[in-house]
Amino acid sequence: MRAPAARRSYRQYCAIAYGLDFIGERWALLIVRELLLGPKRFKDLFEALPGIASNLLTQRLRDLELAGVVERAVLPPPAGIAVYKLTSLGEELEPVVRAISRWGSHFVTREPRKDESIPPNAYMFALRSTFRPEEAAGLARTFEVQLGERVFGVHIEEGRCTTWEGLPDNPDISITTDVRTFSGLLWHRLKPRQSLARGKLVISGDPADLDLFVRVFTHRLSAGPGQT
Amino acid sequence: MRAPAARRSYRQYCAIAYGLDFIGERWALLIVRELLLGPKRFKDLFEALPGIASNLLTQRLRDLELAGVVERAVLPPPAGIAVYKLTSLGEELEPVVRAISRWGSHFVTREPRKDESIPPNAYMFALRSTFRPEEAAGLARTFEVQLGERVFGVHIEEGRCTTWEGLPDNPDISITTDVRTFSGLLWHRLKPRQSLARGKLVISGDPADLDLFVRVFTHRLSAGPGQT
DNA sequence: CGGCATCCATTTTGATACTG
DNA sequence: CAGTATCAAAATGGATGCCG
Repeated sequence: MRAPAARRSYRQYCAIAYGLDFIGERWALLIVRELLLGPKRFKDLFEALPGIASNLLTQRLRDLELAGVVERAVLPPPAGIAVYKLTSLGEELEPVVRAISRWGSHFVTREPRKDESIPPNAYMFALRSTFRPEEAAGLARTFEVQLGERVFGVHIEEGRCTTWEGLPDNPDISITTDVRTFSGLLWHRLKPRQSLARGKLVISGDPADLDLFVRVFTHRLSAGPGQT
Repeated sequence: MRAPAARRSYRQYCAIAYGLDFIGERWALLIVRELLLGPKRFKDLFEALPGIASNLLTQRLRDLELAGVVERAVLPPPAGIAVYKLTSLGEELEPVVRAISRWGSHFVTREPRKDESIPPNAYMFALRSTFRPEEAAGLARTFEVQLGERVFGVHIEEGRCTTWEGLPDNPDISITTDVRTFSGLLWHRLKPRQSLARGKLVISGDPADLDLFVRVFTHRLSAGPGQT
């Protein structure tokens, strides 16, 4: 951690302005969104953020590193690769990203446009916000979600929900589909049993667990201006 | 409300990216911060945001208006002046601003620098986050806070807190001070009775209500990564 | 004045090419 | 793969001008 990005600070003695000095620059919070699902390599970040220039990604990662939000780490052998991960200060940005996600969901009112990318991580992260503890009361489940090439883990237990990118241990059910279908399920555009029947979605496990997943994670439409 | 600022969108089908398309541009959330305390004229906004160019403020207000976050209004006579105010969609940004404020408070660890402005609205807004309902249980109070030229109202009742810029009705106590002292009180750098004794702060009302104010609104240091 | 619009120097960004 | 280097386009900031 160090003084605000001297490059271009708002120069206001105010927690909001200070925060924005660090994570208000273009792309910064989308990088954080990606890292909230776990450590990522440069390449993964680059591909998850179509439109960013590689030099700009480099610069943002440097800025965030200097800010104490991100750090470089080397995964234990045999992986042994260098990755970027959030520090604990960076993890504390989760409420910020969730609040923006909740507000931004007002604008998710139509099908994706052709020129838009559909970032899987965004959906897996959104699950943390749309999770309804009351629907999952007393239940413990681990889900494996395969979206295209990528695998995610979702675990719910005791009214809590964690999500991450990577293989889960002993999932109760594995759900394989494409991001469009997955997004459709979460936004009420598609129904799980229909998608199953149409082959847009494949599961290994109990279909009732798929229904549970959708029930627990589907978006509340026209949600009020509450917290989170 | 309309499609994301076509000018420069992230083009991701994702609530976070959509949100940032609207309020991720430089200055946008600081404008929202100002308006969260009530309608403001162009001039008030311009003066509250030192460093912004007037044309850029114009453009941001246009963008926010097109986004459905801000609208122009004319105050009822005799004022009859044109102001900018938040729409209900704009009001819903309060959790976003609060989350950033909470995170950014990690960096408020020193005295203000000479080149920093100290925006009164930021502190009055912060009260909404630092408010501790448990300390105010069963109490109802209205405070008038005079910071330099500006007057603010703070009302607490039934575990709720509202703040605004402007004269409150029948305040229980009026607190007059400068922004530095006020900030010092909220951040534990100063004690209310000492500031009173030193003449940095003047009240009309019961000094016990000043103590109450500080107890109810003072910042929790090293707060965990909780919600809000 | 208040509320912008215009002009212009400086930064930032985006796109592409290149390197260890 | 993980970045640098380069360069054109766009955004920003500062000053100044206009107009009721």
